[in-house]
Amino acid sequence: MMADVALEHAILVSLLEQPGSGYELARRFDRSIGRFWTATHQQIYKVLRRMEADGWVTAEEIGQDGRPDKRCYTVAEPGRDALTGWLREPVQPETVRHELAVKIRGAAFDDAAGRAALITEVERYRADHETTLRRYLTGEQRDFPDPADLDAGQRLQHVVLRGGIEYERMVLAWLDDVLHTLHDL
Amino acid sequence: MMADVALEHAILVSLLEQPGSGYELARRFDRSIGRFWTATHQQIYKVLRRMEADGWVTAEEIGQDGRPDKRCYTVAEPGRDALTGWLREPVQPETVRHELAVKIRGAAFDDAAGRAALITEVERYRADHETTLRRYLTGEQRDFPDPADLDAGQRLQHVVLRGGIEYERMVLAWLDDVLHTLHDL
DNA sequence: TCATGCTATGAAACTCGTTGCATATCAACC
DNA sequence: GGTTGATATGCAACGAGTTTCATAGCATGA
Repeated sequence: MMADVALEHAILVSLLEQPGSGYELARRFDRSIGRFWTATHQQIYKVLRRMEADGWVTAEEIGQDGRPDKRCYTVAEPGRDALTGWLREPVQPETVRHELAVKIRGAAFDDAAGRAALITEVERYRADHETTLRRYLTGEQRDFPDPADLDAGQRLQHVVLRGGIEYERMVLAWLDDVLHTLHDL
Repeated sequence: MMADVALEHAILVSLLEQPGSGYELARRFDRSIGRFWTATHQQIYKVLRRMEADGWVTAEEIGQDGRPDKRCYTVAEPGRDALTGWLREPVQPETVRHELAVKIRGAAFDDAAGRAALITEVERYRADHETTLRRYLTGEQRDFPDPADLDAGQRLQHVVLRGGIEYERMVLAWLDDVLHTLHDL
């Protein structure tokens, strides 16, 4: 029981790094946290309400000038305990869902026109990942200009970002391999 | 409409490569196909029944000696059409779920004992990925001993496998980076 | 004044996939 | 004869996450 529950813990980490509203969390999930955990705002609001009911977080209504009010969430002790308990559980094996790999193998059962369309699609996909890599590298220079001078939290954020960077580089190299293979077919 | 629907197409590709029963598919998803698309036997049986009802596949009851009967599935024309239609749709952006990355950033909010436990867990996780890499490399030597002498389908399978191999190598290098970072904290 | 767009939150319906359970055949072994 | 284990299929209940829709305040510009 307790299951893996997933999103709760990503939210706890994000709120510990910096308290904020559901809307702000949703934007973080579109940027930094979203590199390794995606979530929509609907899901975030739903989970935040449950976490508040469970006493994991506390909410504070904040009136703002020139904008709608917001509910700012902060992690409470039970939430912190839930997180440290989860941190000690074994990491679940990743459940991989790589759609492009399925399509590449599927291309064996399509005609020349289909394979040509796939090449175009792989090229577009590759451009997206190149953009992502550039965004990561820009973010790295902005957030970690002096890697020797970081506190523990920043070093951990940095090593996760380096993982994202190496992943993108690996994907780009593999997509070149894929394109060569498709062209030589 | 039509959504991404996911598993159907992975099953279609697998059945086109080789017709088989739900049980056989489940084992393939634990090995080859499962590298980039995971599925349990319950889900596979459920989807196969739906695909049969939709006319995407046809089933044949096969009595066997020394084993229970099985239902062998073959892709029908509508299924093939559904696949080629899907192949021409844009690849959806991956929805990343990297639990370990969340835990690493979460370690900033845990004590020394928690970080020590995380190091142990990362080492176990690393050993798993090393095993996976070795399995891929063994499979590559077995299935593609002569890369110059492959048909289109095999070349596509091979390039997907190379992606898996490079992914594992990248993960192992990153995990070493993670371990150094955690030790130096 | 109207449209657009960003900030901000949420409900309802649905789909996908997991977990736990149930069933059955047959081989091999003790 | 009874257990274990592989083969083989499936249901029911649940949980996580997506999609669609709805609401509302306020700013900016046409």
